[in-house]
Amino acid sequence: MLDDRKLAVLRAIVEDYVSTNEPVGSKALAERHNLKVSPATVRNDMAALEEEGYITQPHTSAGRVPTDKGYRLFVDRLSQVKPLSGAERRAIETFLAGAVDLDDVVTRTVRLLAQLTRQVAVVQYPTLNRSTVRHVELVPLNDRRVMFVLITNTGRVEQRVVELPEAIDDTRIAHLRAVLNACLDGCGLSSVPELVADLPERLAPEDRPAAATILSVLLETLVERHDEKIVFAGAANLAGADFTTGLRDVLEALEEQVVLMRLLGETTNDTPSALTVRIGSENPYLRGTSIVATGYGSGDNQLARLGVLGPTRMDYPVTMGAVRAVARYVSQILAAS
Amino acid sequence: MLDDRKLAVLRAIVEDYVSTNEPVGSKALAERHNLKVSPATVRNDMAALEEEGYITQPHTSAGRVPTDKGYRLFVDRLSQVKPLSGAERRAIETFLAGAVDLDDVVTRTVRLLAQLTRQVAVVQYPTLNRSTVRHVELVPLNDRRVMFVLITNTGRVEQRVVELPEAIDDTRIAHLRAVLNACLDGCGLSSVPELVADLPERLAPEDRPAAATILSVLLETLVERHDEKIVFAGAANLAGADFTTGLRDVLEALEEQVVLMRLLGETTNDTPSALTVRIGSENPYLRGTSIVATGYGSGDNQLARLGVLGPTRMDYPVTMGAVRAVARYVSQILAAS
DNA sequence: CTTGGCACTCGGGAACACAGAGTGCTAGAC
DNA sequence: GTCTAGCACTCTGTGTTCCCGAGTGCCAAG
Repeated sequence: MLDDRKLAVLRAIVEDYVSTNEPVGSKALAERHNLKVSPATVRNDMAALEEEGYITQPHTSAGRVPTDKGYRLFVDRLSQVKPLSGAERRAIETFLAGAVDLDDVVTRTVRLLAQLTRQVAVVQYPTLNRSTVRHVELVPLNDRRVMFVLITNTGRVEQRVVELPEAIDDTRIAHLRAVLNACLDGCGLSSVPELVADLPERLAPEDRPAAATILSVLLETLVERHDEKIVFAGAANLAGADFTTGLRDVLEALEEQVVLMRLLGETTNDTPSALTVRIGSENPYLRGTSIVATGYGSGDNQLARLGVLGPTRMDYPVTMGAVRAVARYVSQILAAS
Repeated sequence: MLDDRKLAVLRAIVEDYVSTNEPVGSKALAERHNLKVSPATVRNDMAALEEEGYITQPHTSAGRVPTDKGYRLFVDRLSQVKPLSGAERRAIETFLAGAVDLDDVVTRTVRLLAQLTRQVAVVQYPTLNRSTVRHVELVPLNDRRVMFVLITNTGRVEQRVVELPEAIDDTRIAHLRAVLNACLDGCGLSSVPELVADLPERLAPEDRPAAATILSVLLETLVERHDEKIVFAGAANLAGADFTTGLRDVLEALEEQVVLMRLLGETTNDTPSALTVRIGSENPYLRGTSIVATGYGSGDNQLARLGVLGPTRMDYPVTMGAVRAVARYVSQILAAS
């Protein structure tokens, strides 16, 4: 049904349309790419491609434009991820290397990716899921309040102020801290709930109410912050592009963590480090946009996802190259720290 | 030069233009507001106002539009800050009351303000400047690396990983921690540099290199993070409005911390809790936008600034009311925690 | 299967007219 | 002196028409 030449025509259409943003006609196609056939032949092929739903024409007697299905075929079979230039690689490396803490890594990453792709970049904070507890700290604020700080091996810090049910002095706080650390140090966050389940019973009776309160806050922190935080950058890059769905919708989605999360996609599939590309209507919300995303994290310990969001008419090979490269470098940085 | 009626005309022009987004003519003006004079009289007044530079006409034979100078006069003399409705007040209170930590307070505040004003809201994180040290924590990661955590009385937490020049064991870390805390606990951040100046000399010689490294990171943290962090929300509200300067420029400015900082204005003036309004060309960058901002913080301990950014054609009384109210509630929340 | 030719179809831009809103000015009324 | 009514004038925005050209689909010939 689709011989090699038809595929070549489709590829040419996608490439031309992406670079010119104008429907591409048979004549221009036959000229610019050396297809070695006449425009008429190209027209026949285009008619076939349109029949199959890979391309469409905005109005009669305009050139053709790829459909979502056309982009899909292009991404899956007709294109290769384009590696970055040496200069770009070095720029990434030096830019990310300057980060001082986890927040900084994430902020730099998202900006870098936005600048590199000239699209909107989205980065999910590393989830607590596979992290391990590095340290638990209890800081007495006054006799009824304690600040609870949880530090993980990924450099993430969570803090909460806990209101205690009754006054408690510093030595008992210190005792609690020691017990907590002895119990949790180095343990995976997902195993924390089991580990602390019987903790109050192992304490002196007078410490139990305070311990129970602190533990409930601890568990709450683990649940609530679970892969929730997402940041984006490069919204200015949206200004030029035109979306079928309004610009407003896109901006709203970007500020809605939940939607953004859904868009980035679940990392639970078999090969989380593979590039995911969702094109136009394949997206749950925001039909008019495409998303290129991938998991990142140190080694096989997959932590979270990052990617870019842009118009369906996007340079997929370049974008995929940038996303993949940035994900690798960030993973490297995180593994080192 | 400007009698009462001319001022009333100016006020009417601003109000009408803000609500309709169309140049307002003499006839409509005389009708809608009961000025009790004929359109011809209004026209004479408008001519005078234009002469003085308060209004202008986009083209001959279109209605008049306020100039920046016109808005300025309106804000300064012709309008009153509009208080919020009871329902709005309650909504603010309940929404902010649910915050669990400082991050959460800031995030909720910026979203609330964006929703309330239907503009872009901008909130600066409370500066470390007037905060005091609540606790310093050193967590050994391995024998050459320590995580350094600084907790302030405003609930802010700063952390850094420090590479030590030489291996150091846990007991020495604990000693350093105790010394640091004894030295700094409860002190204002601005006085930290003096307090730690001679600290290494008071330690055992073998601890000095490690201490010096940690202290340099501590000082660096204080300087770098100094009122740097700013967040915004409500970018989607820009989608409708049209700016003289492109939408792209506004979005770029929003992602540029430094520019945003300049726009929010310095809090160093005499009465930081007063509302600041910068209209159009009064802004350092971004000529086409207006900014309504104010300081917030607990009591006379001014912490940082927040505000909204929108088109010059903005409902100033309502916006100012919302900004003022939110600032007050946030201050209250921060004082309580 | 490919190619050249040809009639057909639209979209988009240029030219044009026109209605309507708004103004400035002048002369008269209070 | 101040306000009002009337009037001529000047625009912009819109709707209409027209035409060019790009691009197509189809057909017949190579």
